Amino acid sequence: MTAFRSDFLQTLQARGYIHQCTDPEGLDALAVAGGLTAYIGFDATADSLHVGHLVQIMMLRRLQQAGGRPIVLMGGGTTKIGDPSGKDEARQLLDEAQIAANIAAIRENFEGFLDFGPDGALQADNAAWLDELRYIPLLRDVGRHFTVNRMLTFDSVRLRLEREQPLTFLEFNYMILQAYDFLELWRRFGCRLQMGGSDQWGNIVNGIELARRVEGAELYGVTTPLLTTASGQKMGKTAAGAVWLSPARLSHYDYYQYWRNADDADVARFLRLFTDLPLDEIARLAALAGREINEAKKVLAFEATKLCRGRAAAEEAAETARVTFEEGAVAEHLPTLEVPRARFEAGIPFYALLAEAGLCASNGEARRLIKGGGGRVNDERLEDEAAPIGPERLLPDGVVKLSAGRKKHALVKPV
RNA sequence: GGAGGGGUGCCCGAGUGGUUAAAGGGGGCGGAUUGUAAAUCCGUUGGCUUAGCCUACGUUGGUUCGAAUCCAACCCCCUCCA
Repeated sequence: MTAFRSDFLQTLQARGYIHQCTDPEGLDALAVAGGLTAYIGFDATADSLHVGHLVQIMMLRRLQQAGGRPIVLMGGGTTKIGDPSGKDEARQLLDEAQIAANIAAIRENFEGFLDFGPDGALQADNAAWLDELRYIPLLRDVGRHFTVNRMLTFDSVRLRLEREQPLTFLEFNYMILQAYDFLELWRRFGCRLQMGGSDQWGNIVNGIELARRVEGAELYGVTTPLLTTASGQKMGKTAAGAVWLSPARLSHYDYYQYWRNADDADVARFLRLFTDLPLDEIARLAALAGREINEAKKVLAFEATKLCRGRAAAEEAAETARVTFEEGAVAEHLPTLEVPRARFEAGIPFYALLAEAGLCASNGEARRLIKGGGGRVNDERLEDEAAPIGPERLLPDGVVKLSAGRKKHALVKPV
């Protein structure tokens, strides 16, 4: 492996961000010279990014820390096409209003990670140039540089064709537009580097080629490895769904708990990728064995939450987890279900309350949970599934604590 | 266009007229153990107003007391031939 000279690439390599890199020596030289501008594109398919996007976001952060300028490219234009990479079917297309709302919401996700101040990170939206492209000029200027023969060899297209899944002409154009993005960002901002997940390699290389042919520009690409957890799950996905960065989608506490519950085997790697802690500190934490490694997990959870949600949120989540798990007490910031007082006073069946509080997906699941001995009220096992929960269960601080198993807790509060 | 095979629960996959909400595995959830980890063992795993009812085996219709299972048409997928 190449020994990099630039802080930026050294850091990326040492912390495990690099999967593939075009012309590492050339890029390293460029990074040493300073003022490197790089971009990563994000689809606007939802109103929040999730932990699966975090490696990319962290790379932009590393770039900024190393003195470079990150560009967050929102795919306001490309989202109207839909990236076929890694998919067997075209995505449902979103309308413009939806996309605009998503972009505005996603912007919030970056606040903790990047500084958008003067001379700081930039945000761009490829709709700015893609929307107004004219077909014939585009074909003549850009289309002539793409042979269909070659386009057919890219994984995003090839895999779909091999499986004889339909690939629409609309989707087939995606790679051209993404390549055009890179060219346009080079023209507008002098952007020299595109980063992305390993599935973006083909799209990135296309952009580099296009810029070389059209402008004679020397551009670079870096991809990250596909991250999975030690248990083989895709990073950022749990059975319950995506781990969202947006607090509107996932509470601070749940975000913290996602990291807190990391596999032992993942802790060191996650600390390197998702926190700013220095490597020697991480090495120290990673050396903790047995139950000691819980300390490292707390640090991971705290640091990761701090970046995404802010210090206050991280402290609150850490305290909530500490009181809940280490003291076994009632922590005030647990997710709370508010119930109208009149209804509460009449008593609500235990199973129904578990479901309403979001601890179980349905009444049936709640009943099974209780039958299996996993339902608790105020930390005491309650095996009567229909037991009415009412005022007599209230704790001194005016709430009832419900638990589903040992890890899921919620409060019920009459209002 | 012709010949054959197939579409089953979150996923894979058995099931060819009734005791099938559907074997088995994976995954999920819970319990035991533990360190809020992993591994292991046990239980559980469609919904609901739960001794009952509703929905479910590609779609629609039919045969039958009764169908995931039989018939017809349609849609989609796979293999071979043209």
